[in-house]
Amino acid sequence: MFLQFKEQVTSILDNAIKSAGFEVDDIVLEPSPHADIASRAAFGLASKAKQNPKDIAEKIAAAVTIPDGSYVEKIGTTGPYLNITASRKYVDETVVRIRDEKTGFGGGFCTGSIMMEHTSANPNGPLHVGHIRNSVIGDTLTRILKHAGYDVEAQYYVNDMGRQIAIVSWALSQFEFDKSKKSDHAIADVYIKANADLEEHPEKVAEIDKLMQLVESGDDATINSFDEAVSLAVSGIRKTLLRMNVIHDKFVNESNFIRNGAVSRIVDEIKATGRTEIDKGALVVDLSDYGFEKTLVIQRTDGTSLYTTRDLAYHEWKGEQAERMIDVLGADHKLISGQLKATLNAIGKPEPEIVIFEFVSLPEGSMSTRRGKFITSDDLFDQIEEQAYIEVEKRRPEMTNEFKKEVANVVGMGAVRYDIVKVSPEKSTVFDWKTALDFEKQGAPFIQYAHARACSILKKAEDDGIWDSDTEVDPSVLVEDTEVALIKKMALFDKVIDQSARELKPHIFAIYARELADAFNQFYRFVPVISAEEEDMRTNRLALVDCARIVLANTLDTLGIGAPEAM
RNA sequence: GGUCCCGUGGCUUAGCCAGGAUAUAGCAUCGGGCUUCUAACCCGGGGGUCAAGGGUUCGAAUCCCUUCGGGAUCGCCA
Repeated sequence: MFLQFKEQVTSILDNAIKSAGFEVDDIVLEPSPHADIASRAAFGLASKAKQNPKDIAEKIAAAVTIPDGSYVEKIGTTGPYLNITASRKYVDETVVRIRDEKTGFGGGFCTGSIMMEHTSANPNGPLHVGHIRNSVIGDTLTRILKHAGYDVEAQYYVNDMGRQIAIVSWALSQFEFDKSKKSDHAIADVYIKANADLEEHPEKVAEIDKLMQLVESGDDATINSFDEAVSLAVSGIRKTLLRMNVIHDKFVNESNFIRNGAVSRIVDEIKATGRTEIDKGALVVDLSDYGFEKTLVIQRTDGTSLYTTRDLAYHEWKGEQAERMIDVLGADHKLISGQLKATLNAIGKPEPEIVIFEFVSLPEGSMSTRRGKFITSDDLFDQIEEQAYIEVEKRRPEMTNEFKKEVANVVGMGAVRYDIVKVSPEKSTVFDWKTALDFEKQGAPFIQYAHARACSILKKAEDDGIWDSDTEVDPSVLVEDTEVALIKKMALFDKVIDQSARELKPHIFAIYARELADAFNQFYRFVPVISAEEEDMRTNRLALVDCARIVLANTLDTLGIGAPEAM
């Protein structure tokens, strides 16, 4: 809705600038606390026209012609700023469209296909609290892009043949696997033991090297033992992801690209560019013209491939299937992903767009699966749900145990996701239990509570026989400040989807979610709905509550957070 | 040592890419509000040299340089 408003503003201002005798440049529309949208076009025009920006703004405002039926009410000035106010029609139509379009409101304006890759943690243990930053960012982005209209396929790239997996496979033959534990946790146990053992007895490393050569040459027994190790870890990881409501359409195994010959084909393609040479027995690529001083190794001395080599083949394959590729990766992948892009570019293949997030560390240092220094996501989820249960117990002691458990689950998982997604990915963070388990006031529960309130009002109205969602309404009677503010906030939905999809920044959307809930809560406190004096007013306010319910549910769904009807 | 990211009230954080109107919120703190649709809420107060220094500009949290602090990374791990 806001996108259409913005388009109209652009066209009106373009015309006004022209008829005021200036040359149209960038009209620089920006949000403003003083208007529905503001332009500081006058600043830019001032230097060119050698006039005072304030005079320019006034001349432009005087030249404004607003067509009938516009979403624009008026364009005024405050000093050099052009302040644009939306019309009543804009407000009314927002209500009508939300009721018509429901979950489709504010979306579907983009087209194209995207391959999204996220999480892709090594199957050598459970997801820890750092990995899920990747999952939450990736899954939220997927949801945002889908809402914008893109056809998105989310993939988990499974490293089923790296050195770590060779160690896991070897570990399973050396140490006892605890079947009573969740499989990914039990895998981590033997993996940690194996690493300690290898450190103590370096001569055993040769056994790992041997396994890697066997798997790459296609030895069935070795491949099967790798598969077994990987599937134990992956099945546990999938349970964790499911619990967070993170959805992958496909799990793609790295080994596919060895077995179908794609890796050796791409190595040949790279060789054909004349960029490769043998350096100390390894095959390396020269990417100095892309700004990389050091060469990139794509084949070990023993002829086996590396992660990067397989990743090149994977990206070549993805690039054939979709118009865009997006990878969500940790900060440790900055350099390697740049080299990957350069290499793909050098052989004339499409490159992925990379979303980097900074690390989550522990107070005592960075996390490491190998050394057993990590906090598992499963532990975090268990504890937060326990904490959430206590909160529900406090507030709704009269409800059934089943209700409390359900709410604790939806509130707990929502809190985890929201806490992660609300922070811009370039901030590195330190995990600590105290803040992780603290239900921050304006976090997920705040947004979920707003939704539950809306549902509760509608339910009561339905029970009282005063509300039917098919009722025709006339939103023009909704004139209270908090009502208009709420409607205008809902109208921004498309703009926020558009911006976060364009910039690949899910935190922008998370912040909007909080503001939307805030606008609803203020309306709720200030304006009576069911107890409104006139019937007409009551009906229209109920319609507004219904709109808020729809947009809040939409917003929560886009964040991958449950929208409880009661809590 | 080179490269990249971050540094905003006691704590967490938006804004920075596309420089402009009193720097955004939350937590904590102080005060007010439930006989009225769920108070996981609402209203108000106090609290900021936007790490430091320099530069560009009519104008810098935002752009450039230097320094300091934290994180990441620098070929046969991923």
